[in-house]
Amino acid sequence: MSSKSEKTRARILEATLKLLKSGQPHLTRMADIAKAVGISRQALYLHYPNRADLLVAATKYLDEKVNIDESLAESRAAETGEVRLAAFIRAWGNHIPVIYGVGRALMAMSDADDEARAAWEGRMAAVRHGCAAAVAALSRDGTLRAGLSEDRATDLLWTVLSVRNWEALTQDCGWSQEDYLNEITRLARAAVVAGG
Amino acid sequence: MSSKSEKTRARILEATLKLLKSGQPHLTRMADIAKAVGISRQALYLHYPNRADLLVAATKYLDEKVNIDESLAESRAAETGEVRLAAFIRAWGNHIPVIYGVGRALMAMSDADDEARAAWEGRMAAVRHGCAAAVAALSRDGTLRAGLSEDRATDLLWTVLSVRNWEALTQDCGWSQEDYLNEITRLARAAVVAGG
DNA sequence: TGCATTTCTTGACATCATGTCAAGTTGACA
DNA sequence: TGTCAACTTGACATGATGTCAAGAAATGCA
Repeated sequence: MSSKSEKTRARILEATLKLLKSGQPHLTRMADIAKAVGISRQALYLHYPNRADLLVAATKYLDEKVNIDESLAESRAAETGEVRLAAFIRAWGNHIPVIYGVGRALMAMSDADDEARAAWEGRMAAVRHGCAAAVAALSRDGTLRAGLSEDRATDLLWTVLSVRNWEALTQDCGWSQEDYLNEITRLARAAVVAGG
Repeated sequence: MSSKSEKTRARILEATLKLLKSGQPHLTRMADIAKAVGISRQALYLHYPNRADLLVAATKYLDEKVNIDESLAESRAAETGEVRLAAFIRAWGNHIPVIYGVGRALMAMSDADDEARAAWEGRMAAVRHGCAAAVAALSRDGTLRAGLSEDRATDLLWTVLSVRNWEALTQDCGWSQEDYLNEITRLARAAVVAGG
């Protein structure tokens, strides 16, 4: 049903992501997006009831496009906890720059908008899930750092792998993605792996 | 000159800090602050031209009140780099909850307001300075992690000690301040200290 | 005490982004 | 040719920031 509507929605989401990728989130207003798509501002509201919904939809759209699950397959297939951790960090770490634009916008909205916050927290909960799985694998192998509960280790790993830390190192400090991955892997290992 | 004005300014800053400490930053509107002080919203603008200026003034006021320099004295007096690092982390780590309210507000404004961003970045630059000093002390002692330049080490330490990481662990994960300090110290050492 | 200056109040108004509402247009398709 | 979905135009409400003008009240000084 409504194939024209579907096409327009895709155009809206593409334009939204494009704007978010190259620009300040607060400069991606509803009017800016509409202009980029080539429709009226009001037409946007025919497809998405508000900005938060639009951003959330853009996030989901991006997920489907880049297929984060596929990137995580290697991580899940790993035999040892340490390999799983390394693969997870690499997959997630390389996913961050892809979602950074829309993530930044959602984070900025989170203070004021419950829906936006829920959406972003949901995504972060998924990352936490990945962290927990890696930690569980380490624990199973007996390579989890001594004196660290699985919950604590998950908290720590999740914090180390946060988008904010990626932002600090690559955006604020100017590190390359490769440098980020190497150092953050090292740091994550030091945080949760026995003798890491 | 104008002692009444001075007193009102102090009342404004006290009220601002109080509101920011216990509440969402975006719920600390100019009208909210005015109400808390017991003056009209417009009177606020007689003292501070805009919200960013007010928040910056509140930050400076807080600095004077808690005297962060004093807390850092122990760090500066340390003989070895490792002791200096530990003292710095403890001093700064305990300062974070104090400035968190106003920091959150400034961070939230940073996306849209240049002045707010400059103010927050300035404060973060000061922290970076402290990180750099600790790293320099380590380097002098020969206890800086092998293969890490001082700049790189400073970047890494600064990132580990970010307000966002404190927020993640204590606010999102529910860690106690003591747990935060212990783990973050451990993590920071692992990041920049040789054999740490 | 009286006068001037500073401080504050009230109320109206401009701006900017989000979001709503209503009425009309366009284009595809049956 | 008529219907329906998608879109347009334009007006309007809301909520926050910030401005402006005119007047009241407190303060300080002579």
